[in-house]
Amino acid sequence: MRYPPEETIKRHESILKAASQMFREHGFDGVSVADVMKSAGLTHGAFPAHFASKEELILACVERAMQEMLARTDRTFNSENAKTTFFSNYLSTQHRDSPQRGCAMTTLAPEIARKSGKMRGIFTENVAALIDKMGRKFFPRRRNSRNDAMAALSMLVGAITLARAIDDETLSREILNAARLHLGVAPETESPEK
Amino acid sequence: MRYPPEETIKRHESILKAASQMFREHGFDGVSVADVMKSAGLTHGAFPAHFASKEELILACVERAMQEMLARTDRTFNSENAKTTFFSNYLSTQHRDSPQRGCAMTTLAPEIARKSGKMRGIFTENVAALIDKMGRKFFPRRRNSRNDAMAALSMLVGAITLARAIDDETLSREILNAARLHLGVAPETESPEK
DNA sequence: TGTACATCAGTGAACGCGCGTTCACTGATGTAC
DNA sequence: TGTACATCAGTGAACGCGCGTTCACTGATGTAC
Repeated sequence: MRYPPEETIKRHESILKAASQMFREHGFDGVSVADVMKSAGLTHGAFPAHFASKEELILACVERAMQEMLARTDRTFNSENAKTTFFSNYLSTQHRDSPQRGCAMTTLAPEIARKSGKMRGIFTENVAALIDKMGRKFFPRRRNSRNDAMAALSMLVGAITLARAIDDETLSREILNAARLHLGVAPETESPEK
Repeated sequence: MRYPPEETIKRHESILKAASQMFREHGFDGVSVADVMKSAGLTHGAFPAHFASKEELILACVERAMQEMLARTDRTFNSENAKTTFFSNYLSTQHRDSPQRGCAMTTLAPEIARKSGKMRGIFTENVAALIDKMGRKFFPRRRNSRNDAMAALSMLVGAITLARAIDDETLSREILNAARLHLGVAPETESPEK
């Protein structure tokens, strides 16, 4: 039957949100369209009314997740605090343990690298924007702030990637703290304030 | 029919080699058992004679690829050269463009993070060994050489991950060169000597 | 050294299963007059 | 304002397809005597 348009928009939103989280947690191939629709409280048959294909859904999710990421660099205004806060949040055990709410670059970049044109284009645009923003906000006084931003971003992505794959809590924390140290952020305390 | 044992060993080896390369290029889900067997010059029906399951094959591939990685740190003896050579090779466009022969951490870590116990255990052991080796060989005079090794490894993995997913050759090279700069390696020349 | 039999890596057909996608159908909402 | 009809997001069954795995069968190799 037909539904009021605001209901439809709301459901479209909740499909996108569920998919965005599930893809980050389980990868593109680890989540079926039926899984996503079920998680959004619907059946798989309603899917084509919202997205043309799974590929289109993935595209929308990557774009959304990357823009969430960009938005996070705006949380704090003071330049020095902004950097420390951003790096500290990124290199936290909380971020490591919550891929579904975390950075899409870490969880999905290798899969995106294997996808074709359009997907990589959207990813590229957003990474470029993030590097620009990080350079301007986090390293405003440096000669080549872009270089600093790119090196820092690489370390963030690599550290979380390794920390997540590793099975040893001590080594995993050591890696996060090594990256924190090199980026000028204090080590994470054993029991965070919460 | 039955085959001479040395033939069987040779074929087992070529299955493993083909799989190891294909998984790195296309991911675990992007390669079927039939694909691997075909690439090794056999039909899929012969698979169970070599590996109990696809999961077991993946396990063997991860172990093999990680140990290749470890072996690469041994190529040069002089400590300073070893570090520069290793970092330079890792952060090269050649490595970026050859995932099938490259570092398994970059291509497979996010997928490994989603796998269960045994797989992550093997990965962890090998990453730990790599960090130890890098610390001892590459940063022998530093106070906390483990930290340096972990931070450097994070940057290597993150830089290649991003450089591969990005669709823009200029930005991709910029990222590799930013990481090179921060690790004390000269930028890659436009047209390498070959 | 021969002979009879067991072994086992191959082949190719077949298995069940989950996937993305399609489709006939439903019925409240929106639109035309 | 009412009435007739079009619209379209839902449901659940069904589609073809590729996957990992299994299996009857083959025949050269290895083993027992």
